[in-house]
Amino acid sequence: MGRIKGAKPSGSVTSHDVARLAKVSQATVSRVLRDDPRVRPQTRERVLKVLAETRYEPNAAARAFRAGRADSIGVVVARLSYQLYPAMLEAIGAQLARLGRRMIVWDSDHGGDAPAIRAFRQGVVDGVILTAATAESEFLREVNAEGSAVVLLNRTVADYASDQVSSDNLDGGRRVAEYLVACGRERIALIGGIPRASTIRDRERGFRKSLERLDRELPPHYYFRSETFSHASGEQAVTRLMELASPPDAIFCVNDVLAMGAMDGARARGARVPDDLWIVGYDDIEIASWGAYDLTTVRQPMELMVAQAIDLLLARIDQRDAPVRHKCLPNELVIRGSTARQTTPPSQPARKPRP
Amino acid sequence: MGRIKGAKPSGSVTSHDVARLAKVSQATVSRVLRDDPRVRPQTRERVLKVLAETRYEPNAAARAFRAGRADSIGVVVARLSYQLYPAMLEAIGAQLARLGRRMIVWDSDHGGDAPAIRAFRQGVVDGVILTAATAESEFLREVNAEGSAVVLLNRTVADYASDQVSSDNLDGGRRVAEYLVACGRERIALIGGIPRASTIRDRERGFRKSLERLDRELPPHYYFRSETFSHASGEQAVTRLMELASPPDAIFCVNDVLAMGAMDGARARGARVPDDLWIVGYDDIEIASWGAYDLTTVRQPMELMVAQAIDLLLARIDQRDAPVRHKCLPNELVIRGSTARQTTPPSQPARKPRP
DNA sequence: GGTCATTTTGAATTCGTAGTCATTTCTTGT
DNA sequence: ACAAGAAATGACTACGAATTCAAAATGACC
Repeated sequence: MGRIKGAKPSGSVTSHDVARLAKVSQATVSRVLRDDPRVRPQTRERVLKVLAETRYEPNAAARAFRAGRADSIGVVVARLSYQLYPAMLEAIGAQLARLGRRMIVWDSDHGGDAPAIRAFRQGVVDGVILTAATAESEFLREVNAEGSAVVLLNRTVADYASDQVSSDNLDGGRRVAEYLVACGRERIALIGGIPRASTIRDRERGFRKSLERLDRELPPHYYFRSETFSHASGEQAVTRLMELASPPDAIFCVNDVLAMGAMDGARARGARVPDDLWIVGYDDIEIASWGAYDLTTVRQPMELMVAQAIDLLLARIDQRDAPVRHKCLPNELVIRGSTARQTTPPSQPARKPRP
Repeated sequence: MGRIKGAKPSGSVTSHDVARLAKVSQATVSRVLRDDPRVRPQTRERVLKVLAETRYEPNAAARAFRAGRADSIGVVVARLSYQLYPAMLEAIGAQLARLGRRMIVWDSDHGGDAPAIRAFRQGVVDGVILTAATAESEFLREVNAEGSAVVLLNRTVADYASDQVSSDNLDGGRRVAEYLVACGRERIALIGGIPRASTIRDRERGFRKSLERLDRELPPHYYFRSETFSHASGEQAVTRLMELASPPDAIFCVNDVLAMGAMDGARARGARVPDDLWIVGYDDIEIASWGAYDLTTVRQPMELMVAQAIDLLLARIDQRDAPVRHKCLPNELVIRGSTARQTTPPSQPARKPRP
């Protein structure tokens, strides 16, 4: 019981239906729904009763149409196979849900930014969080042209007029370099990646610059550029490095999966970590703490980054022409068993990188 | 240039604007947009030109309102930290994108099914894929009452009138049991979980039944019920099992993360895998193939399951009162280095489980 | 050149909600 | 008891796209 006879298929009860049943006008129903104080308690009561009985739900399309807002936020992600991104997505989803916003997700691996562009321009979403932007992104060009509500999360792209939130990847690279040198590592190698993403570029740059500042060199044969950021790629890279006449005694990998690949590859060739080889990753994905890897890595303040990104985005939705803001949050070096068996790690925060 | 003067903020060009500029009626613009053949090529040309110049995009809310469809599908996921689920989400997203549908994601860890219920009833989504349903789910009760467009993916809940797609978890459990027994394992243990999810329940049940059929026993002290399905939980479980006077020589873990935890825990206590202890997981998440674990596990036909789930859902959206369908797809045992160093594995498909 | 059929176009309408504005009902003070 | 003001309510409308139905334009044919 409690169902209304004659309701249209799929139970589409409208505010008019409710009004009729409660013997009030549709306007009054609308007022009750929106908690307008200008309704007599007695009337409100009656309407609420019918609302409950009919299990009325407002038509979202009509409401969005009328209000000009979708109450949805678009999120463009990439490579959900890399644990960092699901974690980020989870955080975004949780925080948006808390704010009463829905989350529409696009995977930039399947269609790039284009669907998100269109969705935004069609009003499907009120704003977009881009977690996978690169400088070549088509979306970013659009964004730059119009005054769209977009925030880049975990990416920075200079010259683009959108809000951006990232952690200090330059500084993260620096920390790793200083840590390895301070612990007496002699032959330090780097497994990097194609520099499309700003994160990767900055980590490498920060690492290199810091080595230079410490009068160390990163010889070309100690640098491997991975194409795919995959486990296999890390294995391949470490294999090359270990074939060298003088193999490295420490490797910084620009993300954790590369590091794990490198570790598995090194072990497969008989090397012990950390006795023979130190390995450092980046991101501190969940697996990094597991026994098999126990990986020293750099952790980004994910929840905070997400919170700030959402803050910026909602503010921009409210005010499209506000000045553009860039946020850059500090990282943390997490020292685990893949390094540091021989030397005591130095006190953490050395000096600031030059501005 | 190319921007239309006087257009409302955020470039909201309407079909009326386009009509005015192209000197046709709004109806004609609508016809061009929907590729109605009843437009003279010359007129169509003119309208298309203006559409391009104004960079018109239809208002999604108005369109959804009029059409009564949202062109969005809701997906309820849980525990994105477990790699299987991001992989599933990625597959769902890719396939939906190919079909021109958007994907709205809810995390059942933050709010359960309730937001998805409401979204469906408000017409925000045309249908919902539930990947994290349990028998206690509030949504399922709703679904059972109305004739909602919902499909359960990777879950089965008897007595509920919704379409369901899963793989044969009973049979997966059976395969593992038969494999371990055929390979001569003597003391076989099981690390299971709280039986809220049908998948876990079926894996355990299939495993137990198969052991019984082979005249083996699963003594209570060889069974550990994990609460959280976490790595730590696997470690804890294996620690208990290895403290036994007669520790097991093979452990089946109902998912891969438990198995990895068990493996790390076993190794931490000095056991070698597979020499001292075999470990089998379930799901074949990406990490399972990595060198550190090289885990024998059961693989589900994920892409296929997703495809079928979407098929069922779209069919149901078209026809709400069609008979309910349940699909159950076959699994595959993937044998890797965490087992099978000593014995040759038996020919794979033994016999079918009794119907 | 006129008639009829066909093609093409436009005016008007619909969808459900949330506003505006006008009207009715209630309350208060005298 | 009545007026004036306040409170509560209802009639009406807009939003943008798609559709219906009617009207206009075009084409074919004799």
